[in-house]
Amino acid sequence: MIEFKVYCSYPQSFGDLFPYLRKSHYLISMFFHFRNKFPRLNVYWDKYLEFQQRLDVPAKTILLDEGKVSQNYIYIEKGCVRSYFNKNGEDKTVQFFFEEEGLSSLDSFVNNIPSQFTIETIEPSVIYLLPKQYVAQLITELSNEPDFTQMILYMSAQRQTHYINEFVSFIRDTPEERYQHLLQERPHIVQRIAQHYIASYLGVSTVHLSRIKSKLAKGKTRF
Amino acid sequence: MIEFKVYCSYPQSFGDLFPYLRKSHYLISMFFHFRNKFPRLNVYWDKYLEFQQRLDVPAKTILLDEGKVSQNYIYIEKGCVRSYFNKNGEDKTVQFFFEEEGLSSLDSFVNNIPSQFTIETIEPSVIYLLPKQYVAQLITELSNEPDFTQMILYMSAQRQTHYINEFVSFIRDTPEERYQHLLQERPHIVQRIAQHYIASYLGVSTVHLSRIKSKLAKGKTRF
DNA sequence: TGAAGTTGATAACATATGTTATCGTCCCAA
DNA sequence: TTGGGACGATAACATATGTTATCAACTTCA
Repeated sequence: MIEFKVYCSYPQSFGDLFPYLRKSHYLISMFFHFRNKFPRLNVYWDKYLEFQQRLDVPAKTILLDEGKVSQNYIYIEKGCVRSYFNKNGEDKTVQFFFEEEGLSSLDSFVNNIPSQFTIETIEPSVIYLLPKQYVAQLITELSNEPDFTQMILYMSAQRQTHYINEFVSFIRDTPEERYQHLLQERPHIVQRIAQHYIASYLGVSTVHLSRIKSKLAKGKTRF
Repeated sequence: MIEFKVYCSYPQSFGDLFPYLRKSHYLISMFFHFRNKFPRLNVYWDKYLEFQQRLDVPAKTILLDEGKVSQNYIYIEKGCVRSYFNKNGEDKTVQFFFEEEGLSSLDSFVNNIPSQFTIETIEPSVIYLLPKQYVAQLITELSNEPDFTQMILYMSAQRQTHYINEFVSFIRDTPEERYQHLLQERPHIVQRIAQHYIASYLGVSTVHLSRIKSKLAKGKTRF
């Protein structure tokens, strides 16, 4: 994919670039995210289990509020979570997360800035929260892992590809096409998630998603 | 920002993850992109100058065709370039690049797969191309640079933030708002680039961009 | 220098999508 | 058990945006 120009000032030396915590958080958030992709790293997970807060919460529980600074990495043991932001009083869903997935509001978590997104459960869920300070410890241990750099690169590349594809899909595809892709590629989302959340994720009103479904249903009916 | 689940199979061992070239290309593409942010690295650039092909080309010269595999890293000495893809016969501009910026169709360059994008000049330009094999050499030398990992992390985080912001902007903002942001934050683009390319970048027709401009002009007029 | 192409504005109309309102179904908690 | 709320379908209308066509100003270049 295409590379983007970065419109930011840049530091004069590398040494100042990554205060310890910043580096740590960025890495660890990737680590947790990919935990299930790299089973060999599960020993680290188990070791830090005791520092995690276990939450057993109902649907619509807010785990991070838009505007607040993210203090925990979030891991989903059971249930389902979405991230969204508010635009003119309306929810815009950015993504869904399910069992065995980790997430954070990355920019907020890494850079200690207010989160652009709210994170909330959309099913009764079991959640683990790992506070930043332990994340920092964990990353220190991880740096001793062989192939650490390669792991990071792999994660970065994967992430970037995912973002780019979401971005391009919004530019390229109509809402109807986006819904069909969702049906084909991630049917578990359509099956499991309430339709108004799907509509919000696709970027259309609930009414319009209803129209799309109705149109597709007609197209399929053959006599 | 939010982290995305990666829907891909995963390798059993790290050792197999990064064939030499893949790793190299990913890194080097970031390196060139950030060259101007890290002047200290310019010695590497100068050293590899001799392996680069210099092109002095007119506007509308295609540097990489959608569907072809990217073979070169592209650096712009003078002029202006855009990346786009074709949807139902229509151009969708993804990004603009200017003097002293480097780019590639990253996914294609790194993974040796067909490019999703076409890259073409939109002004008469002076371009340098660095073939993959030299990119591989360069990255080897770069690995000896102190703070190499931190540099990579910094680049990754910056890139990801940029992609996310572009993505969110499409979800959140109307075309009119997107145009106003462009005017405020990157006015050089609006000044320099023909309006139909801007319209394509904003995701609207040329006619509608004209309407937007006309509406904003009326709003500004005060007697 | 003149003809052809490029760019941008605007009008008229077509289509896509949003908004509001209504209704039926289902589910859960008092 | 039942009543309110959440969810989804649909209709009617409003708005945003696309499409096509036309015209004028401006390049480009033979």
